[in-house]
Amino acid sequence: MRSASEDRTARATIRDEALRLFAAHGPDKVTVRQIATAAEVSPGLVVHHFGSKDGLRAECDRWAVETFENLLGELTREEGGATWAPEPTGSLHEALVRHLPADSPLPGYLRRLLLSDEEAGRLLFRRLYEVSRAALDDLARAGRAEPGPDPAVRAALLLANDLAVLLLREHLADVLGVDPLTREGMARWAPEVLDLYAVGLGATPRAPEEGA
Amino acid sequence: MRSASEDRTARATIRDEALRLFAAHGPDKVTVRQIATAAEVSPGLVVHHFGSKDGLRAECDRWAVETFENLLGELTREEGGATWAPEPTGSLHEALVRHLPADSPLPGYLRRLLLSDEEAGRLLFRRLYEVSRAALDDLARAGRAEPGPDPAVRAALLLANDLAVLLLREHLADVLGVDPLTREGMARWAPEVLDLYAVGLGATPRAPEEGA
DNA sequence: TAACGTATTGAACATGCGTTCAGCTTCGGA
DNA sequence: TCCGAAGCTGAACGCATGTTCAATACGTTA
Repeated sequence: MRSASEDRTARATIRDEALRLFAAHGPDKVTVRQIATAAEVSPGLVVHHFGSKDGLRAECDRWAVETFENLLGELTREEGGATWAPEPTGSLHEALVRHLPADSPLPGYLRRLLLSDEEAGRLLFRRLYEVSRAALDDLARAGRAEPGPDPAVRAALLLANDLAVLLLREHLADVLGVDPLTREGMARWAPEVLDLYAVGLGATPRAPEEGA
Repeated sequence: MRSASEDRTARATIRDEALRLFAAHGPDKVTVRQIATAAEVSPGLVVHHFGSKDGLRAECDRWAVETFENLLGELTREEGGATWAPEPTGSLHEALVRHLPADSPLPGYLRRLLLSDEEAGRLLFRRLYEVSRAALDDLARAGRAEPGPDPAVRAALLLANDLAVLLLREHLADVLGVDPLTREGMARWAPEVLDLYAVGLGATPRAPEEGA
């Protein structure tokens, strides 16, 4: 028996491949046999390790949420004592780009979770909303933003705007010619968000001096 | 044989029910038998009228895109000669709320189209992006907005922000307690967007005088 | 070494799916 | 009035899927 610390057991391989396939195509479109083939095992072994396809999906959900929470924790620690501000200092999608390898299945999996009608997706969104509200509060206390007359909606708006990049990633990459969830794409996306959040649409303070 | 103008043929009923079910649960989760039951016909009739389930889905796609294009045309006509400005004067989701009955399956269907990896979804997004770019150009010409150093990204950003409401509708309704795709929800959402686009996050010019 | 539990396989099974088809009904036009 | 096409049904078919299961290989433990 391979020890649990050595993370290349067949079980771990199955989960990783499932994660990748689920994120890319959605659990409904992916068959147990596809996962088994990708992990180079038999279909029977998949269900032996995870009870059922749904059990495997639940395990992937768990992994995704846990990994994401760890990332959130890292960010909070980076920022010092205060709660981490995802908006607009560091957006969520910026955090994903910076702390994850380029081929990580996590963004895609979180996207799928948010779009599914699973309970886990609802919980994830509520969690993100709480973070967004807390961040807006912090920003307001620091005098860097106004909470506005309706802080609940403002926090939701900021969150939705941020998540839009994650949800529309492929479409945006399509029309812009660059994937916004890469360093290169973020270099074009982030300044525009900063401008918008700083002064709205009316004026642009930063002169376009340096190209690329 | 009932005439084609009388739009309550079994064929039309099937398409309407399919539209509703597809929008709500996605075509993969909906079976031909469910559609047949909802339309009070036999499963055989569904495939008799549309060739196959996929043919029915394609017909729904066609209907949705066509209906949406008509709506876009209406809006352009409303605004006078110039191209319609979906941002920020009238957002897309605002247009949907105003011109569609509350129980219309169109918003949900468009959402599903945008999130599917069908070609129709990509075409729809490209179309929306073109509209967004044209609108930003118009706004810039009218001196009501700056195109910024990177107009392509700015237009994409505005579009993504707008679509976020459509994509996250249920989550937002969940945390805010009000569906943003209703008149009531829009009454809370729209002012916040206006503020953001007018002056950014820094200050709020409009005093919160009147309640409700 | 013997016993045992775990990892693993490949074939088989049950089910739900989209689809087919033969036959019945309905109804407009010759 | 009769015919033929279209609307429509219910049962059946074929297939892919998730799942089960008996059997085998292997490493650990007594």
